[in-house]
Amino acid sequence: MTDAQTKRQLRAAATAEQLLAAAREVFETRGYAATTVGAITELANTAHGTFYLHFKNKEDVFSKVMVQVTDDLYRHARAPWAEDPYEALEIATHGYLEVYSAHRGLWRCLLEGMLRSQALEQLWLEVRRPFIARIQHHLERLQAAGTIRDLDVGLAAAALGSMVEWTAFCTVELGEPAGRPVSLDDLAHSLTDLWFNAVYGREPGPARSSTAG
Amino acid sequence: MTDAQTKRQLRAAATAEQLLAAAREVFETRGYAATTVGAITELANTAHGTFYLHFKNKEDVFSKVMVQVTDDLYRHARAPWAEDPYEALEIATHGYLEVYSAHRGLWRCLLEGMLRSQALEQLWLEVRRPFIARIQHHLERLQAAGTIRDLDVGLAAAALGSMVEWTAFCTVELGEPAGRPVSLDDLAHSLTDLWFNAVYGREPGPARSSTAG
Amino acid sequence: MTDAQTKRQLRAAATAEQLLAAAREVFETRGYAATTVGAITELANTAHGTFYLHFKNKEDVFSKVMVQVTDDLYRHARAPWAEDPYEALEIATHGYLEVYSAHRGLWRCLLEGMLRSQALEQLWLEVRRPFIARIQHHLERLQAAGTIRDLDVGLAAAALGSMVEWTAFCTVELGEPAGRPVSLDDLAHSLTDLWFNAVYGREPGPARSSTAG
Amino acid sequence: MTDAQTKRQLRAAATAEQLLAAAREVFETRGYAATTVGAITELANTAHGTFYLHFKNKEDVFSKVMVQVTDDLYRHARAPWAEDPYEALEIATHGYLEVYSAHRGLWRCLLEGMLRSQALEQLWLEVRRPFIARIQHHLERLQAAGTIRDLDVGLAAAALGSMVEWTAFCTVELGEPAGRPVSLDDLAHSLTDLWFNAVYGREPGPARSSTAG
DNA sequence: TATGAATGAGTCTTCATTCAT
DNA sequence: AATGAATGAAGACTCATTCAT
Repeated sequence: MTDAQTKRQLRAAATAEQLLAAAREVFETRGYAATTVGAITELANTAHGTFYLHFKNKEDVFSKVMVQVTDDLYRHARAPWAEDPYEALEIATHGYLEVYSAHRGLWRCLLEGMLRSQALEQLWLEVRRPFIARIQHHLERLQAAGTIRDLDVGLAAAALGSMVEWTAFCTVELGEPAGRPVSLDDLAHSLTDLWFNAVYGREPGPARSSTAG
Repeated sequence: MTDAQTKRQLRAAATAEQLLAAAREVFETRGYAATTVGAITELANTAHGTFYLHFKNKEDVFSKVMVQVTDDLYRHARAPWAEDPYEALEIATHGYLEVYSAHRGLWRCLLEGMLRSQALEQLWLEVRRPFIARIQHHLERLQAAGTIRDLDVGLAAAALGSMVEWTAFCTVELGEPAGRPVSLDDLAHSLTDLWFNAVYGREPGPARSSTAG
Repeated sequence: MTDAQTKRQLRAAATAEQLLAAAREVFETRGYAATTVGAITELANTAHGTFYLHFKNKEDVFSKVMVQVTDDLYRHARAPWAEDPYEALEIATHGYLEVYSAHRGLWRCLLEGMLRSQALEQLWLEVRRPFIARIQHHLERLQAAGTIRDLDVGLAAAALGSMVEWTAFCTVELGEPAGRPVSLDDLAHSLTDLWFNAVYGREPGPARSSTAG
Repeated sequence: MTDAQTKRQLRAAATAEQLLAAAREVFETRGYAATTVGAITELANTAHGTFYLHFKNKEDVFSKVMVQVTDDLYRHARAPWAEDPYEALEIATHGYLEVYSAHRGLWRCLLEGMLRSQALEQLWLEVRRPFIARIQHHLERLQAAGTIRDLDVGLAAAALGSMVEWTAFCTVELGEPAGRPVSLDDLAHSLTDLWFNAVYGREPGPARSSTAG
């Protein structure tokens, strides 16, 4: 009986997995609004009603897909231990861009979904915050070590994270800059370069002077 | 007769304006998907059918609202002529953030709409491109003058524009960083600081070396 | 003043004529249901409201177009005085088919309109009846003269009229018989031939016998 | 499980049938344009959405009704094997008229629908063609046997078919000839008589001569 | 657990018609 | 007589969700 139960549970879990994978594909292809439960169950080869056995509704599957993929993203954006901090940063950025690129189609869907639902927005922010926090911690450590100039690490982390995030979106999902194919390598390089200089700046301390312009 | 025509045309234009304003408000409040033509006409105090006299459909009004507001945005993000380039940049950034803040609610809607419609996405990109192009031209001039180090101005412009854009979005629309009220001044200052250093870098010429970290 | 009135009336009549012609063209091209008052006024180069100054509604213009064109049809379907009754019949049939062909597109519209409105149906029947009646009178005369066999002239007239009418419709409007271009001459010839034999029959009196098969 | 599926499928089929029957009735009563999906589902006692579970749209049900009823029509218009060809023809004509009469109201709707939709027109023609073809084959056989005179069998078949078809329509649907109740028997008799004489003609071979009139 | 038929609320869009100018 | 902006009724269609089997 336990055996039977286990078997059942396994089969149920498999069905759920199937639905989740199907949902991901449909979301990726059609976007949030255009995705229907019918399309998901069709692709998953299950009955329409089966969906509601495993997920509360569209928002629910979506959130599960979202967590899956953002976890993937932020795991790959982790900077390795490297002698050269520049190199470490570039690797992390590259990793981020690669995952971004791999899930092309899903990010716009993620954005779309998050914009439509308070709950999804909160969920997304909760997944995103550790990513920003990690940057902030890193900056704080550098600052404590005196290697970088004085700056508002909270805002800097938000800004730098946003830079990478939105540049990735515009490049991968929108094809910007238009009329110019951009390699991930080049992009990672440019982003790292800007980030690095932004943080390390011209000199520790207020970087600007009227003679700089 | 010309007089009558003019009068009528004026009244018609007023109705269109009324509808446009109502649309803007509804979009701002409810978002793209949740906005119905009925809600717009109700707020505008017109018959349902009147809407279709002035706009082709929801996408059409939306695009008009979008152009209106993005024009506003990019006009205010224009850097003034100033002795100090840093100061000029900060003023431009501040202007951008102010307009962004003034239209709170509309940007998420803009994004949502753009993600749902190929046409709106194109429109948005077309409005955005000059903004990025302006940054690029600016960087090219600085580069030609030898005041900034060597960098891929196309990618740099895209990245810096994205940084401001997405930071603004996360701050104004999502309330990030959470639990910390951020003033527009602080944000403008931080963004300008990062931007400035990112571009001018540590020193003209190859900015990074492993000893820099 | 009388002069001014007359001028006005003339201009008004011209506008009405313009609208009527436009209506005919739009009906011909789009069919009844797909024809909108807007399309008519646009083609007539008048304001939308002007239409209702001259016609009560769509049904009203339609009935006027209908009368115009059916009058034309039945006028051309009149058999001339000819020595040879066969020849006279063929000329009439040919005339009918020619007008039918000339107004291609309008007949299907006529039918469509008539099927949608009791009033239009009645109108159409009233225009059609004299046509059938003419056939009947003709048959009665022939029968009185003893040149044709005994038959129910009322039903025969209805049937023969229907034959020509519906064959014309299927040929001109539906392109039947498919895959075979039919000349009006051939069609007129065949119809006349059938009609003629149907009426004159094998012999005056009951035409059938089991030995005929 | 197979049993359950079968049961469910049966019930579903019953629902579809119910909707189809309701559609037929509504079409018959109101005509094509005036028929709404709401009216159909109301009569069928189903939810509005259920309709779209079984039919793509109004055109779709309509085509199904059309096929049903025209099949019925042309099946009953089949001439039986009879010694006397005249008798066989009369039986077939009578069968046709009876079915026509039984579905009074539907033919005008059929016509209306067919005139509004290219697809329905094609469908109707495809159902009608075999009917005309059958007549043509019959004439060809008679011609080969030398029992009837020389005539263009293609056009003759089209014309004779049209005669019966349109006479039936005008009688059953329009009440023509007006002011005279016509029995199906009389009508069948007259049509058969005309048809028979039209085909067999005055004499095998060129039937007409100027002296015949 | 799985099925899939049934539900019905929710919107867009068209157009005939009116009426103030 | 002419204009054309405004009206508002009417209907098709989609799809998330339920529930009996």
